Amino acid sequence: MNAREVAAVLEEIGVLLDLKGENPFKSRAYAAAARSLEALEADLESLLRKGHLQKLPGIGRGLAGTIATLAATGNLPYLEELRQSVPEGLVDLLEVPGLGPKRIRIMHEKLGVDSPGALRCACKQGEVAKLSGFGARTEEKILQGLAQMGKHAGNYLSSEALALAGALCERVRALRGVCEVEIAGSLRRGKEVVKDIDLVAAARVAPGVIRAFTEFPEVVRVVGSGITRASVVTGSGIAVDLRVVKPAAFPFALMYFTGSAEHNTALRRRASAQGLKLNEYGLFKGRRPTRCADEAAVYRGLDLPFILPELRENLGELEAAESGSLPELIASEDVRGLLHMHTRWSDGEDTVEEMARTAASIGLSYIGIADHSPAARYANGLDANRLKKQAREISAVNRAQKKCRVLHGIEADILVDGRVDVPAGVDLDFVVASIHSGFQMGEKEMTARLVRALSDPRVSILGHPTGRLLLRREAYAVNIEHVLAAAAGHGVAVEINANPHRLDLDWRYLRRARELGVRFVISPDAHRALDLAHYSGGVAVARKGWLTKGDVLNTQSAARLLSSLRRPL
DNA sequence: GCCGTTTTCGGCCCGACTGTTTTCAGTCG
Repeated sequence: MNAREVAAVLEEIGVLLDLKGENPFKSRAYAAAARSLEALEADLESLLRKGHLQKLPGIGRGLAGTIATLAATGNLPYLEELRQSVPEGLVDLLEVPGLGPKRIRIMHEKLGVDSPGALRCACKQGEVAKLSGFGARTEEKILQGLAQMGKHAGNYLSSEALALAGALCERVRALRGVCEVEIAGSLRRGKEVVKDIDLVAAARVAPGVIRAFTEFPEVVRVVGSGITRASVVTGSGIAVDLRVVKPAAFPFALMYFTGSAEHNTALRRRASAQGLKLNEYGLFKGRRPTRCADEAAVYRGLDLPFILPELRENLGELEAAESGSLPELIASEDVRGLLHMHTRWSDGEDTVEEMARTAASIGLSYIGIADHSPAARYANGLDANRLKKQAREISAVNRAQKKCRVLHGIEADILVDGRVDVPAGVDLDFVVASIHSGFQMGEKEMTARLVRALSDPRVSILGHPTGRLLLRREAYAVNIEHVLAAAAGHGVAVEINANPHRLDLDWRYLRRARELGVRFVISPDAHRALDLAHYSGGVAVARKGWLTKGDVLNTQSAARLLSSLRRPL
């Protein structure tokens, strides 16, 4: 097993221990070790060989043994035992809002509840309300939670959430007594996909603000509301949290509610080590609060430079901040061009000319058209004949306008036998080789197919496997490693999909890519010119991934890169 | 189960909110 797979097992053990009602610190230890492994940059195998496993934070003698067993054999008797003793359905119940391991265990022991279905039955029969510590309100909330599980379990695109969050901010700002209001949470951290919206406001008197907020027209349901905080659900289904603090506490609250939880925990630990205490109300030395005008001042108080929200994941940013090596991040305005556009020639919705015009209007100096190859019949893929016609159209667009150079490529399927579906006899600027169904096959077959495909000298960019499956991290994780390794051996670039649905690229992969000398290209996989409006989501991906300004290509260097990647036939 | 320059035992981030209680446990972020 590799580090990520081992981490998943440790994570599962932690959850099972919770459900069994074991020492919560023990389960937390497993979760912490899993996180430590996930953040691992070095190779797990070499770490094991050198016996350096226990140097990782949160991994002691016991877990080092467990990890070694897992890495070597791929299974663990302890895990099997745990799985035997905890019904599978209990894990699903953790998804119900308001239910944690303790209550789930009580309902399992007293009522035999072992799945969401069984829980629904027990609630409807009024059994849950009879349990001590439970009541009618709790039962009702569980039923609501169960209903919501299916309905609003979804994630939301950051672009969607941002629009709503902005509108709500304006409303809050207009309320009496409000001095400041900001978007916090994962949305501020630039995540591509968010589960909810967090807003933080500063006001001298909070209750009036909270009440007004719960009465906004966007609000369809008030989940909870207190003196300083309210949680609501909006018409679009997105949950919104508002916290109101006193003006002096605003920077601390903004920082606290921006998170991530892991970043916060690390900061508080750091504060504690310096004899300070940090919470959402301030930074304290004993009982004395430290004055901070903004977030940067709070970081200064902890002897750190300001850390951009996009980096606050406790994946090495504190260490980077300490050693003065924080990366300079890409902003929207840094992006010069994007590759991999679809047009009406295959399954896109706009013409080449429209794509170019929109791209130019948002300041891009080049785009790459890459419609589907013939094998993608479902998407009206282009054969040699149509590709030649498309080439003439692109030339015409390039002659008619000089603002945005249009490059001509193709998104070619990697076929089951590993051949790349590029029609012969057409001169193309680049080829994106794309795996469309790579998830069902095993690791070995996948690698073989990739290696075969990449030995085709026409391939310049390796596209990511597309589709809903990419949202499942584990499937994606296996693939990105293969993709990088394969790309390294063949001098091709790897595509970073700018469509926020598509990718959750982690900075350690970018580091790995650097080590391997693999270049990335940013690509929106856009089907409509308007989709370009969403490309800030792509930049967010890049930012989270710590792409730096050096990774941005201008038109000349993009063309140079593409031609250098394309070896002579 | 991890961790330690006041500790090898006894801590483990912390505060708000909710619903159940009559002082608190569970959950969430």
